[in-house]
Amino acid sequence: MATRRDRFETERKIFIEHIRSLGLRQTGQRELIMKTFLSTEEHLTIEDLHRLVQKHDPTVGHTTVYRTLKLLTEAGLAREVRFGDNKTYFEHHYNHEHHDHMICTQCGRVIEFYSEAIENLQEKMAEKFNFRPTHHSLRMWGICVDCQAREAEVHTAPSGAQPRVRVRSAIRK
Amino acid sequence: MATRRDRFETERKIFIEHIRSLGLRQTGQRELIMKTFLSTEEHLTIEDLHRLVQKHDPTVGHTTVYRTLKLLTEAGLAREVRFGDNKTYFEHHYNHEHHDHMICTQCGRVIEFYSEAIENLQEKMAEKFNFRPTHHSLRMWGICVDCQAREAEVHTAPSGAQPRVRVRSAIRK
DNA sequence: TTGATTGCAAAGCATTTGCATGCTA
DNA sequence: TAGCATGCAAATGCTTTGCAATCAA
Repeated sequence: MATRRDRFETERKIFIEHIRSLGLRQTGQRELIMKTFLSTEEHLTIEDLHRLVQKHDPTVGHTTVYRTLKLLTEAGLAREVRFGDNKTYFEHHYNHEHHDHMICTQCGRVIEFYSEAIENLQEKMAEKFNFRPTHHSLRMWGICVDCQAREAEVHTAPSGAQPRVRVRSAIRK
Repeated sequence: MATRRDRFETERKIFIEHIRSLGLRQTGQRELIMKTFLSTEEHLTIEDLHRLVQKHDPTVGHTTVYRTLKLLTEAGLAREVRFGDNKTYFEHHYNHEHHDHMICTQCGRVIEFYSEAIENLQEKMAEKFNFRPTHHSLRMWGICVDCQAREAEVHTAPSGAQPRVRVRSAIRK
């Protein structure tokens, strides 16, 4: 059974191999940024990751984070996602099955989902237009369960309503 | 039967009503920008629209185009779309049924499509997570028919291959 | 006349690039 | 030692804002 540690080592090897294959160099900054990225499960912006990285080494600049995230993406370990707030988020990509997103416009929570049936219909649709798809993106915006509950609470008890959940990642304006 | 002119008049009235309801004013610039936008069927960027508007009145600034497009969007006549090239495109929204997009990454052609079945499955998916969706966006990137043909031509007759179609709107880098 | 509108210039943001310095291999 | 990597500052590209002059109602 693959442990968290196994997966990390596998992804680390892929990253190093990617760097080597391009004739580039392993550096402390790249190692730190990769490690930090791989040890999260959130949807992170560059700014988020930069902040996390700086906790371990305040001298790392944002430029390097940008450049390293590009390498991680090329290596197939990261994937760019956009949720409509003009920020680029990054999520894990290696061995993560393809999925789509529901985004709560109230609290920013991101729900990942996958539907074989939708995928199939998309393929069919593409065929209909003789379109050869390479990738796609399906996003739904709306209100998540908890925010619906919160809304209801506000209506019945305006003063004491408290958020019930800690959201995975908020969309910041 | 509704003519093109009828539709224009209807949309014009909606725009004017929207402006009035906010206590704002009708101006020559707003009229011109609205007219120009309504008389296209393309996916336009602000820059595109600004260029078109300036053909009739070179003194109109881009700021006014931004502000007027915002009003048109609020009024329900325009809708923002993004195709992944970091530009905001605008398309007609009033009385245009909801649709999704296939984007050719070769020539930039945009194909609009609609699938009742996909919409239904999305609703079902949302229900499963108790998510209350307000809107969504489905985009597929890939190669369109004509670019597939062009590819084939290049392989068999490298020198004389010519684009066969005029694309609706190219994605500019 | 009042206050919204306009266009310019400048500011904001996220992201990228130029470059001198530092560091890996 | 060669030349890639880094971080800063500056540049970029799109969009928004401040402001004085202009114009609709």
